[in-house]
Amino acid sequence: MPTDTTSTGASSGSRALEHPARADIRLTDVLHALADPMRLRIVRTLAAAEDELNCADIPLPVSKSTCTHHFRVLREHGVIQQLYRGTAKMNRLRRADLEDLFPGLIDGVLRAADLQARRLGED
Amino acid sequence: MPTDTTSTGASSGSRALEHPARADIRLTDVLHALADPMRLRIVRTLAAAEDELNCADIPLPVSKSTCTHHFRVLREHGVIQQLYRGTAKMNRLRRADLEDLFPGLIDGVLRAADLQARRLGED
DNA sequence: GCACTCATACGATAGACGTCGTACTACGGT
DNA sequence: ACCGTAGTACGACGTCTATCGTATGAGTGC
Repeated sequence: MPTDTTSTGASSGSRALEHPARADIRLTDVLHALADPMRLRIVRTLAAAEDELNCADIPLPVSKSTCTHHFRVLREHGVIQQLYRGTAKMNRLRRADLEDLFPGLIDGVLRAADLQARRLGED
Repeated sequence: MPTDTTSTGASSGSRALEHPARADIRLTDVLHALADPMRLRIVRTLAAAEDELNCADIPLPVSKSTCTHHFRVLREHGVIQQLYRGTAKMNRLRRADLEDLFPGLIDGVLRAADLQARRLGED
C-alpha cells in the first residue's frame, strides 16, 4: 500500500509501472538519482509545479531516449511516481514517501539548488 | 582564503592538498560524493566525531587504496578538508563552507542516514 | 641510518552510466 | 481504419567508477 498508483481512478490503467515500495527506498539511491544535472532539473521543475507534469513539459537539452532514461532512474530510485494517462505519462514527486523516510531532505536539496542557481546566475 | 588549510599552524606543512574553493563547490558534486555507501559512512563518522580523524580511524570494509580513493573524491568535491599532520592525514568535514552554500543540506542528509540506519537496524 | 607505519601512485579490470539513433508500441482523434 | 503523437526498447559507444594489488613516497622513532 505504500506505492499505490491507482488512486487517480479515471486513468485507463493499462500498463503498470514498477515503483519501489516506500520501505525499499534507499538514501544512497535517492542521492544518486539527484546527483545529475538533468535529473535535478527534472525534480526542481516537478517540485515547482506541485502538480503532475508530462514528460514533454520539462524541456531538457537531451534526446528523447535520454529523457526516458532519466525519468526511469528517478522512478526506480523512488524519487518520482509515474503513471500513464492515455498517451501521456504523468510524473509527480513522491513527496509524502520521501518526507516520511527522510524528513527535510528533499526540501533541503531543492533549497540548495535554488540558492546555487541564484548564486551562479543560472535558472 | 575560503580554503585555507594552514590554520593549524603546528603542522609540518609539507605537501599541499588541492581543495576546491568554496565558490567552486557544486551541489551535484556534493550529492554525488554522498551517494556512495562508503563515502556516506565516512561523512557520518566525521560528523559524529566533530573532530578531525585519521583515515585509519574510520574502519571500512575495503582495501587501503580504495579508501584513499574515496577520501580523495570527498575532498575534490568539497565535502571534506584534508591536511597532513606528520605521517597521518587528518580529515574534517567542511561544515562551514557547506552550510554557507547549502544551508541545512548536510544536516538533512546526516539525519536521513541516521533514520535509515535505525529503521534498517544497521549502524 | 633503518625499520616501521600511514598513505599515495599506478596500472588493471569489471561494471555502471549518460548519451545517442533507430525501430517499435500504445493511445487518441478524425 | 488511419495517421499522428508520446514514450519505450534495444543496441552501441565512450566515459567514469569502484575495486584491487603492488610498488613507492613521506615522517616518526629507535
